[in-house]
Amino acid sequence: MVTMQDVAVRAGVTKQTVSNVVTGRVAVRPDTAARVRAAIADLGYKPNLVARSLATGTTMTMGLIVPTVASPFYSEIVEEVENVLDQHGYHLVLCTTRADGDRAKRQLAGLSSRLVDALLIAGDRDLTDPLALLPDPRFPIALCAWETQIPDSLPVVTIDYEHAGFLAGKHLRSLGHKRVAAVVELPTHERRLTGLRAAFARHRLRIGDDMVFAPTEATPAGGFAAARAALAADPLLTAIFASHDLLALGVLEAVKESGRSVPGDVSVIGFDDTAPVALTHPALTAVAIPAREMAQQATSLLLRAIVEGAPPVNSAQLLRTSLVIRDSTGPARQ
Amino acid sequence: MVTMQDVAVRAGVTKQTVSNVVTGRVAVRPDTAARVRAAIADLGYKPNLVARSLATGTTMTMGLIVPTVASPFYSEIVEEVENVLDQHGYHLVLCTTRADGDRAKRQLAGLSSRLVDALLIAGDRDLTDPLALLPDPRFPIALCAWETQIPDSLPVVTIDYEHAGFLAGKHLRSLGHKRVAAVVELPTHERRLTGLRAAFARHRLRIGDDMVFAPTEATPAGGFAAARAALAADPLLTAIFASHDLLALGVLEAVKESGRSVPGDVSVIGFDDTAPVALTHPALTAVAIPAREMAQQATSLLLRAIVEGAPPVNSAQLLRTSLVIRDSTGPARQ
DNA sequence: AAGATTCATTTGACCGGTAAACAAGACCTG
DNA sequence: CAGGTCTTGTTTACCGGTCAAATGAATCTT
Repeated sequence: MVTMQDVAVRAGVTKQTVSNVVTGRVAVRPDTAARVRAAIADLGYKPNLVARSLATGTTMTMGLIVPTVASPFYSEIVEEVENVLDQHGYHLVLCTTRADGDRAKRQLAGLSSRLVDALLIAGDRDLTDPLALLPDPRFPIALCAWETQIPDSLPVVTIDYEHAGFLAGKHLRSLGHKRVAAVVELPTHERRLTGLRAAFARHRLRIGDDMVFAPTEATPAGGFAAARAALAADPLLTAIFASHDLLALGVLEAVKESGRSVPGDVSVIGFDDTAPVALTHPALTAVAIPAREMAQQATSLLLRAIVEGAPPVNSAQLLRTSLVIRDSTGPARQ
Repeated sequence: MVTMQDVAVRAGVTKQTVSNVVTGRVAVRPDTAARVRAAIADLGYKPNLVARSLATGTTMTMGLIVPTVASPFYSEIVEEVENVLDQHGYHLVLCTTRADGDRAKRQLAGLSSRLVDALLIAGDRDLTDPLALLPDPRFPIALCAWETQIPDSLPVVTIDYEHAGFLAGKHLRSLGHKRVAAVVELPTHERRLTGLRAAFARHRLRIGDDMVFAPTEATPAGGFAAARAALAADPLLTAIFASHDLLALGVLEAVKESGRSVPGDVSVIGFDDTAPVALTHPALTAVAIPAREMAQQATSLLLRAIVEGAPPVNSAQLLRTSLVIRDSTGPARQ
């Protein structure tokens, strides 16, 4: 590996002068700079980022922890984070936890050892406890798309999940639905369910626990099986709420497979509004979660915290959610 | 930040002894080790990985460059790479290029500056040129899911894309299809098309350029539009080949929207066989690409190269592809 | 009991940069 | 022309670890 010293010798200057040319932090006389640049080109010198990191105490790298990237929701978040980082010359260290608490803990420990300048944790309940283990309170961390109780002392960019669930319920209620089932990943999506129930409670309607179905896996297949169980439990139900899009895809199929039409016989409403759901048949109505926006804001927040040297302000920032009404919901069959 | 020196003072030993305890490389007397460990716990010491990297010349980090993560194919690759890395205590630096050559070049430059110990590049044609710029020929790089001409001098784990396309064509031919259209992302998926055509050529059938439709975007929406165009161009076609799953999803919808049935009127065959396509209606027949396996092998290959200190052997490793026949293909309508 | 081994710890150099204080000459300025 | 300011580049120290060789004490030989 060719080092700065090699370049310096070749250009007949000191290491430091080379450093000045490379970083541009200190002025260097044009002809000297040219000599140095020539030497750099000749030798094919590339600064060693690790050495620079050690000297400056900053790695130009941010860590991101997500439960998985194999879901449209989180892959959108990853993309957006990487986008923002790239614009600022930062690199991304990605960790996925796969609903494995130990793994999550390990990741956290690894990243906090000054390998990254900041850490963004997206929607992973497994990490609530380990967060307390963090040695340095000044280390910038932020949470994104956080759903369960928000640890105070950490900034969060998320939405009001309960309200989002409420929006879904309100929509179904306004269409006259009374007998509905909910396919909900529990306990992760508890709040979405609470919101849904609240909307029905306003009209003195209850969604009993017997009409809540937890899928065995967070995939369309899981949603499919859960919806089938729901239809068996109450053949007369007129709507099914799915606590996230992937489940909704399966629900849609299960309803159709049972010979019922969507939305004629049964309305289906999803949650997240990721890209693929606009293309189902019928197109899925869903509560839209601004995933990219959340990711972008959380990332910017951390970048700001890094340059300012201060830990990010401990604030919860709630983004707006909205309902995207497409073709999978309609008036309740009488 | 508490350093090794701080721990050393507290435990009444030298920095080096602390290092020995932490790394376990050199034996330390049990009671001293205990004292050191106590000091570590008291002070909450965490080794500075950057400093360690500088000293050892190894970062325990691997770079991965993919075109995007917002596609089931690449997100599977990312997941699998991260899996393998995690098992070996490595971290993942993720870069996405978004079909942006400049960005790709920038990423490559950044990563090659000793920030990562090895680099895995998955299916990105934009990076063929910049690869030549790499300063150190001993730097471990491998390609994965590489489709276009394979740069010699670099190890590759991929499949025979032409053969995979051939499998699709053979299947359609065996079902009696003669008039077919291809929805192909070009020039990226040129080889898949070549293989498809080869299968038809065996029976003296040609798929003319007028029956090849390039989508404007690599999404279901793109596939939808392209398939619609195909059906307009030849209303009597009996099968459509899609060069990747996302397109196939759109193709499926377009065919159904036109009032035709799948596979009764038109067969649809996809490419990649990512998780979501097993759940379409009808379930999609597709050429299966072993994405996870490719990722796993390529990653292992690089990890081996790192520990052996030698650049990975320059070998092209071709994994087997297979056809997964589901319900979207059937005998050609007469 | 003196020399040879072993084990545990320490010493000093080094990884490849950056930061800040410092020196030397050119340029003002009164 | 003495003294101060600007430029430009050099010196010295440091970031926080690891490595290999050196030291010292304890144990084993014979």
